Amino acid sequence: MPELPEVETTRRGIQKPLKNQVFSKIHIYQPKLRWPIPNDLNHFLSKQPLLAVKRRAKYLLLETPVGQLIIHLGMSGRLRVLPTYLTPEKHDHADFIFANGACLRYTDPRRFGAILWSDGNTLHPLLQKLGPEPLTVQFSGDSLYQQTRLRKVPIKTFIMDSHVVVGVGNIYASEALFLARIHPQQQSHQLTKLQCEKLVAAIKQILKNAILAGGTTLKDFYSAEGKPGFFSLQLAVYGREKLPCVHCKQAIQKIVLGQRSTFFCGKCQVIKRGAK
DNA sequence: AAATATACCTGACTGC
DNA sequence: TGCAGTCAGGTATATT
Repeated sequence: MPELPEVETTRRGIQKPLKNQVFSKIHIYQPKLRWPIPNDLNHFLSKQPLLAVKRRAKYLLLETPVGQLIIHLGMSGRLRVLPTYLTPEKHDHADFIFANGACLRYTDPRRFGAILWSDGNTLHPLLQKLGPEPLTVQFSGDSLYQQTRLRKVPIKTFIMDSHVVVGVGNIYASEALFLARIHPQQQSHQLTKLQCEKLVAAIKQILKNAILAGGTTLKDFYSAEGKPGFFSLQLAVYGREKLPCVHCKQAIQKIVLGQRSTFFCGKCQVIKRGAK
């Protein structure tokens, strides 16, 4: 399930072989993703060079001189670079063929992902209301502290809100809160300044380490080169219900917050009341 | 307005 | 063996 590290891993895997290659032909096999794939992509992309592959939040942005192709992997999406075209299989929904013969293939069993087009004139609506990138200085303990004052939701729900900070999905939210020793149910407005600073540092560290490991492969994530991610070996709490905490040995607990599985150590992560 | 729930989708798994 | 039921999860959108 691609979170920011998986998307970043994918970005790097695509950029390397495809940068400056020229789009030739687009094949759409199944347009029904989260939103329909535009049927006029050939018109926009044909003969255009791929200038760069960028990323904003979990959106991949394939830049051309006339606009950008926006790709989101949803929950089960995957992009691969094939040296040459091969017959598509089940769940292969789109192929982007390049002039050198390479094929960028989009596969997505659950079809929660998206492939959209944005001309160069305006920022696409999906990208307009996003919070800061987690690995930039714009995301700081100070800014998080200010934002948490305004709302009263469990802190885990809060950091997974893309208006607050982008790229923190369900796995890394639990991991970051464990690293910062903050209880996932602590109300956002009750976090202390110090807790906010620890949490921001933890989120940055978790994401950086996960990117270094090539992402987390729980089941179905593979990079554009076909390699799994190895961060699952470093997961301290996610998926470890009833297993001993790596820090204190107490059994890890699983609860549901915002309809999402949440893992934490009840001994290491204790709710604190913030000074008002 | 903010908080919470729902919808979208399929594969893997569980229990009868 | 098969089938119904449950779960997983990103995020826009609907509902409370």
